[in-house]
Amino acid sequence: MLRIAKLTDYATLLMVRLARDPARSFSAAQLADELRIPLPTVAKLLKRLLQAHLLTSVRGVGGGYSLAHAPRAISVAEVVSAIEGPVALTECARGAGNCSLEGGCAAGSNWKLISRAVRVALEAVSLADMAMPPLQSVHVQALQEKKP
Amino acid sequence: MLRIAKLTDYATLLMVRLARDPARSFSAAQLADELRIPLPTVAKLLKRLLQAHLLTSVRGVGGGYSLAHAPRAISVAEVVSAIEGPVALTECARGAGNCSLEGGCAAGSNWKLISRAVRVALEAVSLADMAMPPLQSVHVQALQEKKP
DNA sequence: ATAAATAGGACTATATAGGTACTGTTTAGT
DNA sequence: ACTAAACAGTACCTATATAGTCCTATTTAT
Ligand code: FES
Ligand code: FES
Repeated sequence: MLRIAKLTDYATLLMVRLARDPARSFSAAQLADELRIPLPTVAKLLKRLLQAHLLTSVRGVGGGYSLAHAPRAISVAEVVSAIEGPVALTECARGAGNCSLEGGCAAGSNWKLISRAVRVALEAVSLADMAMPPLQSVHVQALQEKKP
Repeated sequence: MLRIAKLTDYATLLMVRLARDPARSFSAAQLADELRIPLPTVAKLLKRLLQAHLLTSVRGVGGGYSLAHAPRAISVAEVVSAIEGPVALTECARGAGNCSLEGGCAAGSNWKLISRAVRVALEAVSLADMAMPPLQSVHVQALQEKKP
């Protein structure tokens, strides 16, 4: 399905929560408890987000996670990429040799462009936007009125 | 992953092929042979596309499939929807009760807007566009230059 | 009558996502 | 120094949904 993974959904919830208090530091247990997500899953996701350099961590007693950048500076696209890899709608849009029939296929290059459009849509929304619904970002507004 | 299903990829290939000769009628076997896709899979996809009213069929000897509308009038979004259901990035963006934590979640309504943006991006590209690479559609052009 | 072709559905095998567990490392407090 | 809190890394299992196949019925030109 053309749908983000459930884990990605969770990850954005985590990031949005952190974005509400960018100064504070949260432990994995705190977040799991507050958002009602199983702790092991939360821990796993936080690790992946850390490796993507979207979070900073402090170890030991009293440690925890916090955002690596300002909420405004982190896009939804980055969160999605961190969890499920680069946004590419088709196999062939990501690299060579992935798609079965690269030779005889006319649609390949077009899928690349469509993927880019989707990526841009996700890049246009920041965590700061997500933290305060309903979303009023001008970027997204613009994306709405594309249909003639 | 934020990726269309492989079957959807195949389906677009089929539709693009049909779009090149909108007048002609193709049998499932012809398409399978020409595109190098297993026949049973092709047959299955064509059935689904038919049920979505994107194709018309003629049974019996000499029968086959052809587009139900002009290539310009069928969007990629319609093909995607026919194969894998409506475009909704999150569970909750589709209907109520699907997402685990609708109550305490702030991001829900924003995901709906993002889904819409993606949907619009897919609606902006027609089969006629896909049939002639590289894609020069003004709609897609516009979607490219969203990033400031 | 026969063969070509679609219509519809049921079934299985497999890849992937989702979730869990275990072990190691760092650090604050006592 | 010792202990407990918390992150770091890895490896593994399981449930689910995708991809793919098969079978049977119906329609129609020759
Ligand atoms: S090369 Fe991948 S769909 Fe055409
Ligand atoms: S309600 Fe589904 S992600 Fe928030």
